[in-house]
Amino acid sequence: MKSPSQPRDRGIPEATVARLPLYLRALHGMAERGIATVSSEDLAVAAGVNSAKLRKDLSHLGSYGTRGVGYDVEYLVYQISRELGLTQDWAVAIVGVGNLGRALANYGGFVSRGFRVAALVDADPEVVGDTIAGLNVEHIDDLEAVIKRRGVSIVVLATPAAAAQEVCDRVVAVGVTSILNFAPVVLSVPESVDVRKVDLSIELQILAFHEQRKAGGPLMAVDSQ
Amino acid sequence: MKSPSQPRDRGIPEATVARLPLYLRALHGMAERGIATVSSEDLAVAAGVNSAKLRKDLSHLGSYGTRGVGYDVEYLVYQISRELGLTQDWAVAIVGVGNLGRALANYGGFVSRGFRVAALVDADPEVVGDTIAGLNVEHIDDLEAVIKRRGVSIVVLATPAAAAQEVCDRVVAVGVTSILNFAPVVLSVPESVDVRKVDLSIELQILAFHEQRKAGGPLMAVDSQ
DNA sequence: CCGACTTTGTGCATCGGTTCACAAAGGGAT
DNA sequence: ATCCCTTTGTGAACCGATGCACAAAGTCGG
Ligand SMILES: NC(=O)c1ccc[n+]([C@@H]2O[C@H](COP(=O)([O-])OP(=O)(O)OC[C@H]3O[C@@H](n4cnc5c(N)ncnc54)[C@H](O)[C@@H]3O)[C@@H](O)[C@H]2O)c1
Ligand SMILES: NC(=O)c1ccc[n+]([C@@H]2O[C@H](COP(=O)([O-])OP(=O)(O)OC[C@H]3O[C@@H](n4cnc5c(N)ncnc54)[C@H](O)[C@@H]3O)[C@@H](O)[C@H]2O)c1
Repeated sequence: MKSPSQPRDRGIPEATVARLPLYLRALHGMAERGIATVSSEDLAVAAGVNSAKLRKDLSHLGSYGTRGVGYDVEYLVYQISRELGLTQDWAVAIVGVGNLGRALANYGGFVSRGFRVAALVDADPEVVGDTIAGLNVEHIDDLEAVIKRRGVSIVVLATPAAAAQEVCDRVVAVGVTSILNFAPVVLSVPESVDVRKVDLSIELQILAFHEQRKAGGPLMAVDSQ
Repeated sequence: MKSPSQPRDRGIPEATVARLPLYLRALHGMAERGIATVSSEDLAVAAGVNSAKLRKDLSHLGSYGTRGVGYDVEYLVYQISRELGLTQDWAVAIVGVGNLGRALANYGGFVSRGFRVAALVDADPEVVGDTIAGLNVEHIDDLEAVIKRRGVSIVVLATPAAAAQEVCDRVVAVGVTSILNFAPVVLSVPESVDVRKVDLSIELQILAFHEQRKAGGPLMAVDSQ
C-alpha cells in the first residue's frame, strides 16, 4: 500500500475554503442516506457548483478520489472536517442577547458542526441573569473573565452598532482573533484578527438592485427627469 | 450648466453592487454629522475599502465627483440610492416565523432603508394568528394570496431546511424573483430568479479554518498519523 | 487672471478564480 | 492478462476584480 497523498499545499484559496462547508453539508446528507461513494459530478450538483471547480477545490486538500469511481463519502467528510478544523470543538460567545442574539443562542445548527455556544453576554440588567438556551446571561463587565474562563475563541457580535467597536476592542485585547459581526459597522481590528460580517440589510439591497433591473428592464421609462 | 454625466454603463460589476450599500451606510453617517463633502480617501476609510476601488466603483454610476474637492454627500446618497433601487419601497415577506423569523420581523434596520416587512407567514397553527411586530402571522396555505395582495417582491425564507425548497417553488410560481434564504439548503430555482443565502454556520466554519491555522500555525505537531 | 494644489477618473499591469478539455489512472468485464 | 469505460486531477486559456500611478480637471488664493 502506497502512502496516500499528503495535504498538498498549506495555502488553500479563500474561495475554496468558503465552499468546503457547502461540500461538507452535501456529504453529510449523503452519508445519512447511506451513500458510500460519490462522483464529483453528483457532489457538485448537490452543492450547487460546477464539477470542475469542485475537483479543483478538493485537489487542494490532497488526492482523495479514485479515478473511475469517485470519492468515498465518509473519508471525504473526515478530510474536509479536519481541514476546516471541525474535529475539535470551538467555544463561541455571543455578545448582545437581543432579538438576534437570542435566535442564535436557541439555534441548534451550530452545535451539530463542532461549535458550542459557551457564553452569553449582555449589558442590560434586565437581561443579565436570565437563562437562555440553558445558559446564564453574564454581565458585559465580566466580558474578559468570561472569555478566558470558558476558553472562548470565536466571538459573535450581536450588539447595537454603537457598541460593537468597543466590545470588539475588548475581546481583541484578551486575545480573541475570530469575530463574526452582525452589527452594521466597519470594525477596525489589527491585521491578525479575522472579522467576518453578516449584513442582512446589504443582502436585501443587492436583491433590490437586481429586482429593479428586472422590473425596469431593458426599456422602462424613467420616473423623474 | 452642462448636462451631468449619464449613468455610464448599464452593466455594473457585481462586486461593485455588493459594495454600494457599504458606501451608502458610510454616507448616511456623514450626512447625519453634517458633512457636506467627502473625498474618495475619507469615504474609503469609512467604508473600509481601498480608495482607488471606491473611485472605480463610483465611476460605474457616472461622474459625480468634483476634482480637487470630492463628492457631495447628499447628491451621492441620492445617486447610489437610485442605482440600488432604494428610492422605491420594497415589500418583503418573511416565511417561517420561528427564532430567526421573529428576530428579523422585530428588526428596525430594514425599514430605514426602503424595505417594509409586509407579511409574516408560518405553518404552525400555534403561531398563525399571533401578532408580531404589529403584523398578523398568516397561514402558509394562503401564501400565494398574501404575496399578491401585499405586492411582495422579495421573500425571506426562514423555515426549517426541509420546507425551504417547497416554499421556494411556490413563491417562484407566483412570480417572486428575489429570495433571501437562511435555510441551509441549496435552492433550485429558474435562472431568472435571484437567490442570496446567509449561512451562519458556514461563516463560523470559515473562521474556524483560519483560527486553526493561527493556532496550529507554522509548526504544530500533527494530532494523528 | 494665473499658477499651485488637490482630487478625480481611468489606463494598465497583475492577480485570483473559473472553466474547459484531456491525459492519466484505476476498475471491471471478458 | 488485456481492453474498455469511467472519472479524477490539472495545464492552460479566460475572465472579472484589484490597485497602482498619473494625466486631466477643477478649486482657490493671490
Ligand atoms: N434582528 C435582526 O434581524 C438583525 C438583522 C440585521 C442586523 N442586525 C444587527 O444585529 C445587532 C443586534 O440586533 P438586535 O435586533 O438583536 O438588537 P437588540 O436591540 O434586540 O439587541 C441588542 C442587545 O445588545 C445589548 N447591548 C447593548 N449594548 C451592549 C454592550 N455594550 N455590550 C453588550 N451588550 C449590549 C442590549 O442590551 C440588547 O440586549 C444590531 O447591530 C443590528 O443592527 C439585527
Ligand atoms: N436561528 C438561527 O440563529 C439560525 C441560524 C442559522 C440558520 N438558521 C436557519 O434558519 C431557519 C429558521 O431557523 P429558526 O431557528 O428560526 O427555526 P425555528 O424552528 O425556530 O423556526 C422555523 C419556523 O418555520 C415554520 N415552518 C415550518 N415549516 C413551514 C412551512 N412549510 N411553511 C412555513 N413555515 C414553516 C415553523 O412553524 C417555525 O415557526 C432554519 O432553516 C435554520 O437552519 C437559523
